[in-house]
Amino acid sequence: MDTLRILAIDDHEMTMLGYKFILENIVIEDHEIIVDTVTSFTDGKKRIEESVNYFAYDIIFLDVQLYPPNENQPHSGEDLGVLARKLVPESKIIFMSSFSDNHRINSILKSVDPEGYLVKTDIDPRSLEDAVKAVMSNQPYYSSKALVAIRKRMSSNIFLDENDRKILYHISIGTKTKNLKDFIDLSASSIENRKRHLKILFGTDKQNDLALILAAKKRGFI
Amino acid sequence: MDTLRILAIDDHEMTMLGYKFILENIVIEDHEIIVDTVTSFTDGKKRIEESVNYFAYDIIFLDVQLYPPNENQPHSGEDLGVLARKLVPESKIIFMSSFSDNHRINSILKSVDPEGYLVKTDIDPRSLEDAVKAVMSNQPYYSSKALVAIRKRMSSNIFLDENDRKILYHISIGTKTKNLKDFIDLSASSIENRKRHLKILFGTDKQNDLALILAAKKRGFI
DNA sequence: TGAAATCCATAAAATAATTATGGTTTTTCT
DNA sequence: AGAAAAACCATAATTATTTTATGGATTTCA
Repeated sequence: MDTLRILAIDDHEMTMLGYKFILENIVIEDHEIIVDTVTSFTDGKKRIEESVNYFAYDIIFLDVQLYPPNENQPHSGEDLGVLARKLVPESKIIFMSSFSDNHRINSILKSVDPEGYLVKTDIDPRSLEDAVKAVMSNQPYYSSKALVAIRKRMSSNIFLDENDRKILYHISIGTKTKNLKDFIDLSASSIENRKRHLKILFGTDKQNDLALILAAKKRGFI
Repeated sequence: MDTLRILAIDDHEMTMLGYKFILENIVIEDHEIIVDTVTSFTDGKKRIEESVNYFAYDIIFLDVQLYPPNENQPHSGEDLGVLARKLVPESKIIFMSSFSDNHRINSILKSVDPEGYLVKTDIDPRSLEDAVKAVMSNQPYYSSKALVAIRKRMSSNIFLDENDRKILYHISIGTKTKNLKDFIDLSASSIENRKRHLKILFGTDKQNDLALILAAKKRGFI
């Protein structure tokens, strides 16, 4: 009788309980499943760090957005993912995010390369069980909304470097063009050029920024 | 009682029969499933073209390699896929390939962007049924070996253009460096430069070509 | 309307890629 | 082992691309 140890990190107490209940009731032959739950970034960090000296979790479930108490800007589960990868590479990582934010998914698939990615609206007992069973047999598992985002990216032959992505991201959150140079290590002129170039790439030349952002979103880049 | 029409194109008579049997026995509420099978590139092409004027298939299953009778070089299912996309965009396309040839998968995901991709060793009644049900509810379906290839690509931040890919491909099939210029529209000198550059990208500088190819394969580029 | 922001065109400067050439090292084959 | 072939490396001229600054035209919006 083996033990399957799962760590789940999500800042919503209630959803956490739900996950714990479902996960612990998954039946895997000859396996007992133990789920440790943690509801904050700092606790999660601590648990992961401790696990290095003690035992590596088989699976770590990670919420993408973690609001630390008394602060209003979320700590990112992505950072925890990167940390976990470094400290306990043998643990499988499964991300959960509330919406299918393409930019986030793409970024996490690059920075952490998790074994699983679940968009929360896709999560139900069945998909959780499938995810656990898949990653435990060394297969990746992506929920269907995550797959849609992945498909968009794979079918595109537009390549954007870090600067292009930053430009798109900042425009999408409303940063003004003239302030873009404060976030991106390029001259205002270059940024303009790149913007123009991006509009051509996405087929929205001679149109405004909104059109560009919509096209980029549609193609899964934001 | 609706009808779900499936066209399956595979040049192996026997596997074709197996698919037909399995597919026709899938139970979808209030649906009758009809599977037309075709065992050659030319017949497949004909069927797709005819379907334009008659009715669009709901799903087209496509084998990647189709050996036309009396010829020894295979016609590519990829071409059929591109054709089908153009002629009958409303038909869902599911590819089947015998091995997880990363280069092929990547290429097809770009050129056809199929709703499904199955590596043959992953195929069984269950996965076929899952694939059909997924694509019919507008969700992409990739079998686990296909997902492994996709994951590799998504987690990499190496970008290779067409020439780089051609170079890698030709080296991998044994083309000599000095002959590369016959296949790639670049000077021998540039090809050398790119090769050197590729080796640096893949962390195999100062090593031989085999090391480069292995690294590129490992990362899903070939 | 008038100020702010964006968009556009041009040209110089900087950077990167391509190409040709010639030499060195490694591999291959007999 | 030894010669021929192929692969590898370094250099420099050419070409292409990107960055940057500047100044003016156009759009936005309060």
